[in-house]
Amino acid sequence: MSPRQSDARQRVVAAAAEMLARHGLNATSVREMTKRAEAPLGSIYHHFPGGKQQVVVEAVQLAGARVSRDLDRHLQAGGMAGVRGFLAMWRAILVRSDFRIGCPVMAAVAEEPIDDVAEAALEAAAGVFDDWAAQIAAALAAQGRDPASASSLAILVIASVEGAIVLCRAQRSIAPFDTVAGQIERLIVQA
Amino acid sequence: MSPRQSDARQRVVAAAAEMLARHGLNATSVREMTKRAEAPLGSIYHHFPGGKQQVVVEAVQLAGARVSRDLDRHLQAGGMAGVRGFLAMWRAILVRSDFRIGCPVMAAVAEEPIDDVAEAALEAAAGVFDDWAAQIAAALAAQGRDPASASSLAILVIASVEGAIVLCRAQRSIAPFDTVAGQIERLIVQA
DNA sequence: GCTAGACTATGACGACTGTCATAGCAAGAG
DNA sequence: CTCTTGCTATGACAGTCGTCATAGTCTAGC
Repeated sequence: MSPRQSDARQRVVAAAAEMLARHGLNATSVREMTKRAEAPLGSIYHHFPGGKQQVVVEAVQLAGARVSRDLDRHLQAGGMAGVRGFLAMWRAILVRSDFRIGCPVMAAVAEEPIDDVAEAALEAAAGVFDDWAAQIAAALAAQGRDPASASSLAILVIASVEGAIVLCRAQRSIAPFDTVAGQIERLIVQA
Repeated sequence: MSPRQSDARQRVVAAAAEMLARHGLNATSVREMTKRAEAPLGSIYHHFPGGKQQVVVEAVQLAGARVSRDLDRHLQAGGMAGVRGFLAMWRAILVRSDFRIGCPVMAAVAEEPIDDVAEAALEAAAGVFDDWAAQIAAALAAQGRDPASASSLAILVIASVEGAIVLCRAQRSIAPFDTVAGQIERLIVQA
């Protein structure tokens, strides 16, 4: 069909995800993300008829799917190993970015939907969080833990990791994350 | 000294804090917050020579101090009661705002400091988080818990509450918060 | 080679942003 | 009264925002 499938579209979505994680939703501008993706601004509304809203939603979903894949891989070694992998992944992101990169999914939520953009982003983020929680809960339940407890634990893991990311960015230190990770591990082992 | 001390200044800071919690840092504009505070835009740079940066920093500190006062009040009934009060306060904020209001301090952190505004806000936020953690840790330690464990627990409480706020805003439901709160209570009681 | 359709380059629009200069007010101090 | 001082009203500045229209360039398939 298409004469030439440019990969500019994917690069734009990836750049949007990175900008979300770094600067938040409102500071993620169409102009900036096309510049970073080395994509032409003029063709944005060709690739994304839905405008910024569509790009942001796809960026949140992309980021969510990337984490989901990682999560899936780690969870195959068991629930505990999976959670450990989840923690290690976020730890690496924080440290490597010198505490400048956060969670793109959280960024989409941190701002009340005053316009359609944030509204759609919020919905996408809710779906991503649900996916993560379901994956972790399933792995914990597969190890004999009762489903309700597994689900609660999964939500706690996600919440505390997201919160720890915030604390680390504020203090420019990995200390809060390690503290939280230690408590989480202890809680899961003993439960 | 001053002929008439207007309270417009305080109203602006309060409005800024509310906007931070609702819409995030970048969506908190000087014009909007003066309009909401029913204050004149023209005198903003009279009251706040530091511009938006100064307003935002004061807003973060105001929000932090308000929570600190509440925390202090609840913690006088003991560490456990204090944490419970902390949880109940955030729960009420979420429910009453129909999950539209988050944490202003988190909002200041969610966006990488690309300019001086976010830079200063980040520092202020770090201070607030430190204060909260120190208060909770002190109360837990006063109940005989060893200081290291009390400090770790305090950080976990703050991180998981901030994370739970994010989850609740995404899902427009109080369920994640209650789940997290339940786990936190259990962890503190048994520790 | 030609045409259809995917893509891009350019530039504009109205609205909004933070910031500030200038002028004018109202009220306490002398 | 004058004068100083705290505050306000108005309007402008340069910049960015999301969005889009228009015209042009490319290439796959015939």
